[in-house]
Amino acid sequence: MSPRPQIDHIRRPQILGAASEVIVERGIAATRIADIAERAGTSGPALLYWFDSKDAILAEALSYGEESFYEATTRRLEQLERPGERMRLLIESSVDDYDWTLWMELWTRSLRDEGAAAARLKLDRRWRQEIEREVRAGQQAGEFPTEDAPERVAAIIACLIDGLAVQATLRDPEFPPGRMRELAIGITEQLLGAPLPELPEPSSKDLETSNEESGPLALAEGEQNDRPPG
Amino acid sequence: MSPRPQIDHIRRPQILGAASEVIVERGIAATRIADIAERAGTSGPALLYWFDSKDAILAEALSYGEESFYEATTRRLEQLERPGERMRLLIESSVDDYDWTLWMELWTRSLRDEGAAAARLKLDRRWRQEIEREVRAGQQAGEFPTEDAPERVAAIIACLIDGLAVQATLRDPEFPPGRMRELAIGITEQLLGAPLPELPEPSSKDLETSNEESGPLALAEGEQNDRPPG
DNA sequence: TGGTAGTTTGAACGGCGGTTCAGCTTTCGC
DNA sequence: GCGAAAGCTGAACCGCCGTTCAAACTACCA
Repeated sequence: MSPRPQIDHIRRPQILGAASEVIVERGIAATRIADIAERAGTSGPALLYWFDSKDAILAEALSYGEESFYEATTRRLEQLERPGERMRLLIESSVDDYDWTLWMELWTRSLRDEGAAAARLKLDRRWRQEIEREVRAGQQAGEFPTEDAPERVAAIIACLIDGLAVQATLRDPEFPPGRMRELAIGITEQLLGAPLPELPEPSSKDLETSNEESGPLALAEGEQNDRPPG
Repeated sequence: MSPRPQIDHIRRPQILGAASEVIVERGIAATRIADIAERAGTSGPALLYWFDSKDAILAEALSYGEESFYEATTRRLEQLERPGERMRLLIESSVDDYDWTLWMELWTRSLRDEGAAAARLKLDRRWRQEIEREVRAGQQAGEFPTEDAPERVAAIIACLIDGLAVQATLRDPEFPPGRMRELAIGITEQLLGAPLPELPEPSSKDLETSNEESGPLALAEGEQNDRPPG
């Protein structure tokens, strides 16, 4: 039908990736179409060929990074069995491997933008349920002595991490790197009533795929992916 | 010296108040000089007579609201004796009487603006130390059984409140009004090892002054304060 | 080779909004 | 009153940036 293979499944993620990078650097308010275009290696109007407007790009870019992070974490989660380990992975990945800048921009935009609010709600709820599931599993397996409602424990942990992340992201000197992790793990253990086991070293098999997911915002630069799949 | 009494101590707070109101409504990114001017009852260039630039207004406005809130809370704090009561007041006022919108805007701006970052740091630290002081006092008075470091407990409480506030401010259906309060109080009691006593009814004397502080962002509208103090 | 649809570009448009400026009004000291 | 400084205003200026548009380019197919 089309004399040339369509490449929207290539271009659109490229643009969204470039956009989320620029947003992290400049902030959503200061992000210009020209910035995204430069980062993506094209120019202004090309972006508007793929998206209806600048606003549309920003809206999608905001949750694009979160999705990648969620998928990467979920994949690592599958390799762990015990609720304690899985819980530690959830906490440590959000502390160590995640750039909260984009998330904070999403918060602020959600104050007035319904679309952003809906996206945030969905992402946040999914994350909280991930935690809740582990709490429940740990309780049923007898690993976590707490008798608190899993839903309550999950809410507290999730909110605490959010709050800690703000301080850490804003470089509060009272929250140097490592303190966030220590506090998050510490409180979680206190809430659950049991220590969280250290994570096993990632196997070499895991490292093989790690270059395609080195951080949620990592993107192929330039044109290296820019050809039809055939 | 001056043929007419200078009124900068009147005008500047008026403008800053108007600015913070507009910021709450429209967000810092969408706030225009004309909006602030309209709210303050003047017009564009008048603002630039009192401030160097739009950016200068926004910068000051961001912490203006926080300062008012802090002062109001400090005043109420003086009327309470027991650390448990004082702690409850700290938590409840930040949950019930505070509009976190401005604070979230300050976070986002602090990501790239050094001035905002410094202001935020100062305000946040002051707040955390307020909590820490009560924790310590309660421990020494034997009211709080916990043996955790006050500084640690304070950090956790402050961060948790931040995180809860985000959910509540963004109208997360899982955090309806009241749940944030219940969780914040609950966790604090859990951390301290003792229940926080209910606050006594505010005396009628307190209510007398309440119209000048009905919320941290409340401002005299129109010109009612617009005359020299003499 | 020429046609076609997909994709990109340079240039130009147009509105929004911060800032400037030249005067006007107001208030007060003399 | 009168002059001077403080405070304010309307109008104009001007740069920035999102968007549009017509034309070019590219890859594929007949």
